[in-house]
Amino acid sequence: MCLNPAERPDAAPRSAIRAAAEALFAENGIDGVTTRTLAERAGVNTAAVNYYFGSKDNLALEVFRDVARRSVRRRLDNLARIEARARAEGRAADLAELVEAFVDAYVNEDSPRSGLLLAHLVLRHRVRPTAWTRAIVREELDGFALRFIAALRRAAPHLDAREVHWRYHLMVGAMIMILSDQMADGRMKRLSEGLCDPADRAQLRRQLIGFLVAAFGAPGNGARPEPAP
Amino acid sequence: MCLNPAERPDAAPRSAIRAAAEALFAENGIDGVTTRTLAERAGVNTAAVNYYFGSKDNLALEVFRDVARRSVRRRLDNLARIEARARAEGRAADLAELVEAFVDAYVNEDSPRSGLLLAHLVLRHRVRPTAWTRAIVREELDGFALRFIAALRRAAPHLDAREVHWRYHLMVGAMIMILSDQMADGRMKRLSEGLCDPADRAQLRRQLIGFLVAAFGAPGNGARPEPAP
DNA sequence: ACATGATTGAAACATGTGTTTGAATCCGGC
DNA sequence: GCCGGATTCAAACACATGTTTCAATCATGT
Repeated sequence: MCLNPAERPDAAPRSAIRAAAEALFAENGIDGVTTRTLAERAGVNTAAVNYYFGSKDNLALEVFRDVARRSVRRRLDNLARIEARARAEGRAADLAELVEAFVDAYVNEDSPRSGLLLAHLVLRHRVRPTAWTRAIVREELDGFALRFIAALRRAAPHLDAREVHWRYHLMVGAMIMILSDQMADGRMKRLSEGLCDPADRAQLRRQLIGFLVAAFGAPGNGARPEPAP
Repeated sequence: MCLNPAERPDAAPRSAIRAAAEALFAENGIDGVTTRTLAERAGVNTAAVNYYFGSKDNLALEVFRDVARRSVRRRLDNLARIEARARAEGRAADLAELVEAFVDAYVNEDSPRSGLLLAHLVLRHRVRPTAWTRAIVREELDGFALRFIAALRRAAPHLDAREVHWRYHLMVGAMIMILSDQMADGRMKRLSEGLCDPADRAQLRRQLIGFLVAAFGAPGNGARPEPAP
């Protein structure tokens, strides 16, 4: 009756597989998860993954596309709220508000996994770009990035377009890497002898925001060549 | 006569393989290179890789350990020079000098590939930590990181140890990610419609340094909880 | 209760890829 | 000139892992 099981989001094994995939991808990365361990964790047969999702790549696409959408949605909401409030007060949104709105989608207590997953997606796309990572980046993330960069430009009139672009990407980089620190071997915690821990969300948030707001506040240097010292 | 070909750094095929590995790893990432394509590029038989290096992992270890050592060496030299000059002038090294010394090892015209390779190593360690990436990070990079953090602490007396640690890792993250942008699909160039290009080393250097120096210059907020808005 | 299509399960299949093999070849020293 | 180890080569091997098969089972509508 139902010809395509891939289009039945209500099927129980289907959501079991998705849940297991989300958990395992966050724990071990995409390449650290085999269809067999995935099926075992979901309590289904190995073939079920392909039966319900077509392929492992397709499953990853679906999981990560969802994560990307949730994150973008949350950041767009934050952005809209901030701009509405600023407009109501007859001013432009300021940098601190914007940076906080951006960071919030990665670092929030509600779904601590989604930040990790999103970070993993972006890193994975850098290390080993594939058709499905590229699709998510272009279809889900690029549009938001441009929208956010436009907001940043209004909030940072001391910078030209070029500089805002650079700093946006530097911001994303700093955030992704600090988030992914805990994915590997917890380098920061180890080097700081326990002083700094990215799993401490409040600390992470405070440090990130302080760092980034100051970085965006730096005066621009235009396209002029580096001045002699 | 020579029992272990793995310890003959002078053998011609050996260095051909190493050179090919360095080039291909920078172009396609470690996982994007098979022993077969590697051997083909080096003009040797497939078995030669294992004959001279034991295993692909061993080859990667050797290549990336070298890259890490070169980079650390260069940064330690920069650091020593800066601190000597500052001492001669009866002052402490300042943040701008230190940041520039750090960035320089990734972004220098002499060996444009080593920055890419180092970035790839770190990213790969985040996405898929393995014994050999961990070995390099711990044995080659951690010591330098602590040394550099100590220098930063002297240059930034307005920050406590915790904040310097955080910012060091945020700095590394921003740099690694901006460098790796060109490895994947050149996202920054695409989104900025050609305005920003990380392959433009002078621009990259200028933007990175401006961003990071300002970020380090931000006042610390201690360990106090976030002040109410 | 039956028929029919959806789902499950164990096993096999396909393939990419690191690695090893064993014979052939090269090369230096006696 | 020949011997022995070092090197090269094509081929085979090993094996992890994504995917497919096909029969067994389940569920549902009549």
